[in-house]
Amino acid sequence: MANGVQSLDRALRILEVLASSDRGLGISEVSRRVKLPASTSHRLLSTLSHRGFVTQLGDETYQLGHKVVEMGQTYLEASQLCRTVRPFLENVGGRTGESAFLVVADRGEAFYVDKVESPRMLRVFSRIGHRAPLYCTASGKILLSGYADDQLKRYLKQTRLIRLTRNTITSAAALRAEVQNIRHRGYAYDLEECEGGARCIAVPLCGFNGRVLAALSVSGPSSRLSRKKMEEVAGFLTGVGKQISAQLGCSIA
Amino acid sequence: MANGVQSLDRALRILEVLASSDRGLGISEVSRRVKLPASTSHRLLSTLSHRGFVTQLGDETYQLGHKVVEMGQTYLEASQLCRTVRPFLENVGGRTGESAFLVVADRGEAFYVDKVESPRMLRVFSRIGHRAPLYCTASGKILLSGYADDQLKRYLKQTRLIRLTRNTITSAAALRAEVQNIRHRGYAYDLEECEGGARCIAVPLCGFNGRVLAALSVSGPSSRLSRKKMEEVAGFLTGVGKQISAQLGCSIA
DNA sequence: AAGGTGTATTCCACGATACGGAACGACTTT
DNA sequence: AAAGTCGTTCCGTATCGTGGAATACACCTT
Repeated sequence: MANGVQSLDRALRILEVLASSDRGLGISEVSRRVKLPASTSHRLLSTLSHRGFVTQLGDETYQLGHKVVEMGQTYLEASQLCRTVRPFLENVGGRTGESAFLVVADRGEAFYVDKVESPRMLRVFSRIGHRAPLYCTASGKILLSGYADDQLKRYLKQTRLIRLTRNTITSAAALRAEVQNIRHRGYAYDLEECEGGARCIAVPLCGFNGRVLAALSVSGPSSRLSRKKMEEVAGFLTGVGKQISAQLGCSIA
Repeated sequence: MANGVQSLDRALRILEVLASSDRGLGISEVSRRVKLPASTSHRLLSTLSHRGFVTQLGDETYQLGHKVVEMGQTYLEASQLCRTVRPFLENVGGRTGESAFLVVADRGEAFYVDKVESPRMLRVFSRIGHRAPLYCTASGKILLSGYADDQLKRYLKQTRLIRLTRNTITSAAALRAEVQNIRHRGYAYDLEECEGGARCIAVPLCGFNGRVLAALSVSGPSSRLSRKKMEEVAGFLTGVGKQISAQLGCSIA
């Protein structure tokens, strides 16, 4: 069996289906989506609900249970990276007045692990747990710059560089050049490459031996982030990034 | 089988074990804790990691995967309650300058669903996904006040009222009286009943037909929350609670 | 270098266990 | 009243998960 234990794999698919729907689903709806007989779904769902991963609302619908929230949050709390970065994140948010994010690479995407939101009315919003492409975000490009050459090559081969705004980098050659550039500059910009009107600055966070573990980024509207302001933030972030890296056991740089 | 599908139940137990440890665990350690042969744990773990619920670090240890964070966050975002309450929560946090929480009852405990943290250095901190007893928190007592009489009776029978501070209510009779009191007063206090130095005010959020769905609370240090200040906050919160309840479809009150 | 431990992982024959069609009861809809 | 939902329960079958044994690797100690 390719995916290991059948019943477990099916149950996880059910969880994903429940997560993908913004309301609760009935058994038959779940069964339809995961392509299983109702009796099988029912059996799996009742096991899931015994353990609190799923809750059964009165009106015959199943929803994700509180357990998944609990586990997700525990995971974040437990994460060494998150614990270390949190106070810096708050500092960066406070000093810049913009939203700040902690981002890691997961399965070829940028994954938002933690955030501090700007207090301003107009602010960049991103959920924790949100995913975004690597090639068009400042954090993503930082993470790409930590890829080894063959890793980057593989990434470029299996990723379509879709145009999201008129500034999105859509050619592999240009992206390769950008990554080169970022590598010796030490920080990355996103100049409305992902979403119109939003700019972003990111720096790498490195662990021992200098491997890139994550990216720290600041995002805000172009109206507040002029080129000059971005340079300022880049300088500030670079310093913070080095401090964090040192705390994470990085002796280089 | 009491707990339904065996393999799934075992896998969920493995997830819980991984969540309960703040570092990654090796296969043999996992096997020891869930009392399963290593080969079985291995099979389940590899299925879990195929679906991203578990990640395998290089050095032979398994950790919860990003999927659980993603799902947990999706759950919160999707939740109707959370979406409705969020803006009010920010408002309450801003107006009072203290931490504000959205809390629901889950399995006889208070479950923290969302929060806004105080900007002050000294502030009440609680994680999203955190659990606390019902009997000694303002939110918890609000949630108890929404229990039907037989539900409350059952709760009192199966819960030990452990003394956490010198103000903790530890007799069933006193708690029953407190709940009665809260029911017609419409808000609850926690006067250092749970943690020394911390006070709290909570109001109920009701859905259609007036059933208590959740509690909205404000927590801060006793030094800033004088009795007079608490009364003020209680008045303010009561109004906000009614607004939210109306939005949640509550026509009563 | 040999012998010990501790890991993680793969294999396989056995039989427990999960499977899914069918049947049920309680609903709406036609 | 009939035909469609829906969720849930039952049960005989064979599939699928099981766990011990074997393997492989890394690390100690002797």
